[in-house]
Amino acid sequence: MVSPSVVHWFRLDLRIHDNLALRNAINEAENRKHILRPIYVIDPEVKNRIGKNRLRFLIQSLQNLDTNLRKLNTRLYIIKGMATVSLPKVFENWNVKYLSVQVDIDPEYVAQDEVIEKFCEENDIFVVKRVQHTVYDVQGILKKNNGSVPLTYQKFLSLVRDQQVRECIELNKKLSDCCKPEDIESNDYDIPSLEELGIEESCLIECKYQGGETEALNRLNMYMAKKQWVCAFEKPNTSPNSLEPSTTVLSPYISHGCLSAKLFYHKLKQVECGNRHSEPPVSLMGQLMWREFYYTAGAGTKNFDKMVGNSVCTQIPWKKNDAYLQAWAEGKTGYPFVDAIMRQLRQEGWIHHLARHMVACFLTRGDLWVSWEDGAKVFEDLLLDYDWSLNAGNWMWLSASAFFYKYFRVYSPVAFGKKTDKEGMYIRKYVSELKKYPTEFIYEPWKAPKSVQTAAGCTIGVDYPKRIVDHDKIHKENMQKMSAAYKLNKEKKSLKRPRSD
DNA sequence: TTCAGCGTTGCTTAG
DNA sequence: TCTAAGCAACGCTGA
Repeated sequence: MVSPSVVHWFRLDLRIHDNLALRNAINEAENRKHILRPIYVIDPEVKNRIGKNRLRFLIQSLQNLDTNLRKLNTRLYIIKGMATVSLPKVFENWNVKYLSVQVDIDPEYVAQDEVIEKFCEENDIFVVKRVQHTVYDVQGILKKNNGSVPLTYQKFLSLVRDQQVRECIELNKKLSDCCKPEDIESNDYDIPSLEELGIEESCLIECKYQGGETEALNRLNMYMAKKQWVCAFEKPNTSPNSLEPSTTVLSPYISHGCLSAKLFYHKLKQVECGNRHSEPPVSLMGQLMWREFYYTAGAGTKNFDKMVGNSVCTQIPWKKNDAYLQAWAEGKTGYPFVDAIMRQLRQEGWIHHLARHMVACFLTRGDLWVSWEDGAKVFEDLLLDYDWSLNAGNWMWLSASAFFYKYFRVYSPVAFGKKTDKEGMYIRKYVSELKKYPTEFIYEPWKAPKSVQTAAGCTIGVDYPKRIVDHDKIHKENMQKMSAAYKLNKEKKSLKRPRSD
């Protein structure tokens, strides 16, 4: 008979620190003298679902997690295959008695949970699920709001104002040898390389953001040491087109769970304490609260990542246009600022929040009239910090489908970038075809006379695309379409509402 | 039921 | 270099 095991299933909690579910598993293994097996499930076809950069970040995070687990006298076991297929077999082989896991609201995990929990119930495996990916228990917040979703940020803040946030959990005690399995050195459970997953590392550009908990904590501590900077932080005053990020880039670490949102919260509280500091929504704490806001909305709304069947989302008749979508996704719209942003995203996996505003507005209500769902899929592929709730929530915001309604405020692909980068240095970096263009034409190269284009070595329509739409004209037409969609939406709503007369 | 007040981050022009 | 007004006028919250 195989010795009984305790499993902690890592998903979006790729860390040792402040991991309540992991601590539960360790305690359980120690108390019962069972074998502890921390696992991560990876589908060999994963490269078809997530982009190369994010996959590299994930593999680095797993490697770091394994290193940190070994310091605790255990390791990470990689299970290959679909979780719903491979886990039942593995649990039988290992004689698993106890499973701990973090609660994740991404539908992908919710669907897996249903299958795995049913299997566990039928096989007398005790399952412990812990809410630890957010600062607050979003279900509790929804309950406090009478089961409905808070539709404004201010409303959300009022709901969490008096909520206590539990302290972080420290985990540094080494595991007893009796919890170690015999096959701890087996290569059968090693982390696959990028090559094994079908990605040639040589086709990726130099890694700008190294994945993993160790890097996450270093980055957090580096920024928290800059107390004045933290206290003065105001998001709208940071630049979307600086050559190096003007914000912390902690997001990929939080989305993968390399960094605990609660740890970030407590560190921020420490830095703010006793000092004059900026406030939400613009402060750093405010940024963390935006994440909580979208998680609450995502948890409380059916079909949150879709337009149809989504109660918070205004129905807008977007048009399918693969040519526009592709030009946008590849950074070939002919608008240098938009293209620079999309190329930075593709190369580096991260762009500034306001840059996301610019390109999301451009794809949807601003210029191309393509559905936010299509844009969200491209972001899912390319962003290191992809997060189900935040991605859908922000796309709805920018397309004025939910949370934000002033559709007549449209970002200009020419004017917006100039505010923080007059010379167009950011464009020169990411749209290198235009790097020799005179500043006068860097945001509007189609206006450059032929002689200037020739002198700069880049002819518009040959070396760099002609702009695919005329922003000045089309954004006004789109505003009319938005107005019509809102009007229709309002009529439908008033029909649904029961009338007293 | 109604309505004033308000909302992280628009652009352009005039002064 | 900064501020304010005009553009045309949204929905949510709470009294």
